[in-house]
Amino acid sequence: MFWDSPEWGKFRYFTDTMESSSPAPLSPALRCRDREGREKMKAGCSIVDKPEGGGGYHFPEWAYKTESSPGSRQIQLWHFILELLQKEEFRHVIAWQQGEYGEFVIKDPDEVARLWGRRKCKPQMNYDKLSRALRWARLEVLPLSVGEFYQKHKPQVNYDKLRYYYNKRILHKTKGKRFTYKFNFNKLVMPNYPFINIRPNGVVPQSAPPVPTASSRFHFPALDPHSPSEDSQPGARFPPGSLLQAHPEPLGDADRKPESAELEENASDWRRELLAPSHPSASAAAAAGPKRKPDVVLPLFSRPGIFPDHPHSPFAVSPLPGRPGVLNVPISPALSLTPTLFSYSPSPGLSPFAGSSCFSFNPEEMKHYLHSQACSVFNYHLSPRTFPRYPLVVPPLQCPVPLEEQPPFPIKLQPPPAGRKNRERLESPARVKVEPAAEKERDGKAEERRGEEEEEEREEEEKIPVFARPAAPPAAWIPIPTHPGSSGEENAEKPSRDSSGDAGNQEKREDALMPPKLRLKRRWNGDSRQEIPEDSRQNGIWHLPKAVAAASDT
DNA sequence: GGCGGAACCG
DNA sequence: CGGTTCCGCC
Repeated sequence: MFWDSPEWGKFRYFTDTMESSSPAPLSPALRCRDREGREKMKAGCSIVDKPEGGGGYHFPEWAYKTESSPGSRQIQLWHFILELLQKEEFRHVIAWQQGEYGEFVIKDPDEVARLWGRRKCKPQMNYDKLSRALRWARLEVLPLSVGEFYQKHKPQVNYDKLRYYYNKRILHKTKGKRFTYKFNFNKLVMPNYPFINIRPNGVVPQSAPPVPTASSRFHFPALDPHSPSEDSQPGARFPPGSLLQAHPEPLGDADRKPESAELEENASDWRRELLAPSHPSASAAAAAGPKRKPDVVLPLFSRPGIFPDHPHSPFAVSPLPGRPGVLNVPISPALSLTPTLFSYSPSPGLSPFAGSSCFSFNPEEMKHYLHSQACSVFNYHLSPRTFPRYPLVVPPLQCPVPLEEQPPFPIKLQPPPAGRKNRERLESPARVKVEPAAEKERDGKAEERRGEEEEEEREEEEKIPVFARPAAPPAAWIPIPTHPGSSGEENAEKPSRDSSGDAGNQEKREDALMPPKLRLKRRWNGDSRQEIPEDSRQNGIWHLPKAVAAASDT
């Protein structure tokens, strides 16, 4: 079976026996050479040991696309893990864990590592490295420390180091269980599995793949009472159709729940992208050099209410009403945009596709999907790039809490242990490890904090107001082309002259609303516009803790 | 086994 | 950017 690209949302069975008749040869760009110089499949590296076949499995194109694998043109590990999990033949190697939604067990670490190495053309791959990558995918450090790190140690710090301090939390390690991990689906609305049939109960087979069901119903499951990592709150269910109600109001005030300042910042950052007439990354990249390819500059946005039909979208016409100036994602008044309500737990037993050989989903499902998307972007500070292709409308938001009123986050500075390089050349410039002071109070092991229970605590802590009465008209997220060959610019609305002010202001706004990563990177790249926009800071669009700001003066 | 820092890579 | 490689530590 393979995804019927570029028709997004469609796939059809493609069994092993059909492989030989595969009409779609792999792109040369997706090949690599082994040590002997022979060309071999890269993206197409078969996860099945099948030297003769030449094709192996065909992976969906999205797996190698930037917009589906944010920031990468190659498949990401968690994508790969999911793929293995959805294939019956690997059940003996890796499988969903029964009883815990999203949890899976690597039954044969060496084999999984081998498969991964095969896929990535890394013959030296082993479980140690694989697990390192898995650990990578669950980094969990407070983003605020990034700001401090940068401010205080700008000279010594480069982006490569700072990136370690960003949130990911795609995966958890299940403590106490060997080779057991758990997808943090709370943080991850499966961008490439928008039609996952998520069931509240483990009715479906254990290792059923996360692919659409024949009926293609999109279920918002009841919260899993057994999963400690899931938020559980009464009424946090999605009554059928509740999400589909047209709601004239963008968001009901009464329904808003607190979010964290961290989220606020990130949400603002992303809204910046969403609101930007042209993609800020694009301008940043253009200014700082060709760091990003054009196709990386996603998504493209336009004015509210504009939903150019996308030829490759599963929807010939946007399923969203597209009302100008109004939130286009229908939100039930009974719903809030809290993580709680948008946390849904994936079933390890996602219904297998078992029906017709062709599948397409309907607008209603898409609405659910979009809803989740929008909320995930905001609640879990995911990059909108995580949710490609579909028009996404994000509720406008303002920062109700003045910066001065936000409690500075306690941060402790601590010299890092000497790294490999440092150890080699016994010269260690003052490097500093940033670590929340609160950490100190905790048990020595940092890992303790990463447990699921702690995760939940964090979730609680994060609930600081984030959604407020919209201060500005919402922007529409214009879908990006599904087709690799087509260009996003086609659908991009020409950046109309922004009415908000002159170019300087515009620049400041860009800077203010740019995601932290981009900001930092941009500055390290020598961007001249390094001044922190004071007005933006005042607006609380982005900020550093006061303590940090003070520390940076030293 | 599991972890995280650091450097490096494509 | 998403790993990969290496490593020391627990």
